[in-house]
Amino acid sequence: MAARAKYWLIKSEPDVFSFDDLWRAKGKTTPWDGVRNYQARNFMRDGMRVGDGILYYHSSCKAPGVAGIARVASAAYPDPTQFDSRDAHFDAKSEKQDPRWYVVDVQAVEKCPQFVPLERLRGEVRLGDMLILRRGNRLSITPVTAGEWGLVRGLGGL
DNA sequence: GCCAACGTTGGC
DNA sequence: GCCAACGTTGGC
Repeated sequence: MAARAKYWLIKSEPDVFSFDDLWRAKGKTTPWDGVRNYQARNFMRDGMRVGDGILYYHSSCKAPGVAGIARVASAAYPDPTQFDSRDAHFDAKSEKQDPRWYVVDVQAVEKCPQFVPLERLRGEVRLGDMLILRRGNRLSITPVTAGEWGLVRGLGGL
């Protein structure tokens, strides 16, 4: 049986919520809400454990890349936004007794002294298998191997 | 703004 | 269960 992933990469649009936004909340935790993809949900609900490492990646922006390190700060719990009809992530088909969507809380740990641009990730041969680098990948949460974790941290100056 | 890739929806 | 249509993502 494959070992459980202990490292993850999460994507965020920095215009919406950047690593610096998370960094400023240091000490506090932030619910990673609004995820509406079943595969990503399964990673949160069934894979993530408190203390797991997170590469915080900026996507859909001028400078895509890894900006910092975060950690999983809670077990998965039902995403409250799915039940809020005024919220953009409201899901009328989700029932409280059987919630469809989950969140985990995340917390900033380290800011990369050097931002790691996507281009730099692509330039590293040993990161060739990283899911984020695969053509057409759109998953907002992906598992990362221990090797990839160490390499990316190194590229970020950590 | 473009467009390829992908997930979801809904008709049948 | 199939699959075309549609909406979204995300790099460029």
